[in-house]
Amino acid sequence: MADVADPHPEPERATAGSKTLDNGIRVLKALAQHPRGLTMTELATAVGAHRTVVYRLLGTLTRHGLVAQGPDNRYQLGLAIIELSGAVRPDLQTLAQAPLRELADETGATAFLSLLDGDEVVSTLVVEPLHADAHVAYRLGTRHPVTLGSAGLAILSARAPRANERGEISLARERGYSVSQGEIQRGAWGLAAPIRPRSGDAEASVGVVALQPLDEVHVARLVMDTAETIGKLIP
Amino acid sequence: MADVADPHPEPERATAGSKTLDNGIRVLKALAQHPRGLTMTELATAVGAHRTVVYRLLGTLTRHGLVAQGPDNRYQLGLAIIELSGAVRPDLQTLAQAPLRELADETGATAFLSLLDGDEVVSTLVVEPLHADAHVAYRLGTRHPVTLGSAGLAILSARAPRANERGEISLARERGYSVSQGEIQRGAWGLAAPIRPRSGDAEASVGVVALQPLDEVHVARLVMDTAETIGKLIP
DNA sequence: TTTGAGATGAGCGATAATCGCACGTATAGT
DNA sequence: ACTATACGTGCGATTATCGCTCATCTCAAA
Repeated sequence: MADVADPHPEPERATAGSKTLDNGIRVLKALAQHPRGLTMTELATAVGAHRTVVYRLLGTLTRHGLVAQGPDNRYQLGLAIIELSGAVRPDLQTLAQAPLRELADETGATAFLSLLDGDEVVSTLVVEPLHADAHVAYRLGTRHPVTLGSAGLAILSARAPRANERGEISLARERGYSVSQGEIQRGAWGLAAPIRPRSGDAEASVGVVALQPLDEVHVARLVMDTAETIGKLIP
Repeated sequence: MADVADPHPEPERATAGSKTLDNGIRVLKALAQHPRGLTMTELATAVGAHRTVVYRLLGTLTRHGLVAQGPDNRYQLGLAIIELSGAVRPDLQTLAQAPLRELADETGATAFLSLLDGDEVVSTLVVEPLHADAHVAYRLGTRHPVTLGSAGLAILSARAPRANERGEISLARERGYSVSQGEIQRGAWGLAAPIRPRSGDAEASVGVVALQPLDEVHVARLVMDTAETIGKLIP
């Protein structure tokens, strides 16, 4: 099994690091990559620890509900994860949901809210359009580099101009939205606009993805309106 | 430590437990209860560990993106949590979203999907109605005992009848839905129906919550239809 | 049914990771 | 400016963890 590409590269100074906790988290991340569940030995090889270690970790994780074993005795992520996720930026989750749904339905495309995390962009909220024949399956929590995809470009366009930035960023800064095609997913078309809260910088963006290019002018207007709506809701 | 001659094999086992991992998880859960963030010393007292211990744990958690510190240096849950939550029953998350949204809009009430976890019920998916003056703020990942609230009663009503079960359960089994009032939240009214997948038992339910009782016959029909729709989507 | 291969759960000693104290520094409040 | 509170980091003693081992269990094939 390929290892998880860790988005948070550890500095060479391994000063503050807890090995046991690290192992436990790697168990969780390994399970996250295999939604159908993993068996004990598969897990052990996946995280590179001996079975007995994983066994004890699973005991603690299970007791906290972060891991549960399905009917086939395979281990999978437990519902306590959802409990935790409900506490991640609850303001955004509640405030942005309704505008995103309207955006998704009006454009007929999958709408999403992306947040900056280090030098990567994470899709924090994804809403698929209700009545659409084929929509893009955009998984919650997807990560890409900021420099790729309309969502990241939109966030970068909200910053002060930099010398060697991509031309798309300058263009997005002028127009107020960014467009990308095939950068994240083959053949996918995306359009996004940065969210500007009343104070500070949210380092966030709203956007839509579709399987084929949409009416850029029309969609851009809707996306920017949604971004403005959400921005006004955020302090 | 003094228990030597144990006449009965102890019912509860403190078998496999990892203290460090346990501390780390308790940090996460403490942060989940304080969405506005916690400072280092607050965290230390919250989990009952010394600051230096929490410090090292936070290092590992931050490196994995599970914890991030806001602009005021307070620690809060990070976006990697959302990454993990996207892998918890992804099938349910994608399949049930659209039906729940229709249910929420048609009834004007908050719609939710609840899953059984041990002897508790967890709200796994919550959708608030788009155009509603006042809706119930139902937090994702909320837990209650199965025996309380319409969602839990609905799940119990899908099981085989038991001798001393609450009358509401028998009633729900006859009617196909359950109603409760004020059991979870003061003054809140809830109606739920069990989800019956094509095979096995999902141990799940769909429901709505409102601040005041709604038209029971009408809403019950909509909720049961939604439960059936979702049930057909699940293998 | 018997047999056997593979996976699982648990006991236990050596070792390495963790704990908790101490000290030096940064920040806020008066 | 000065005090008080909170923060970040070394370091030794101790403890929790690691990884070996063996007994038990599941399931498939003979």
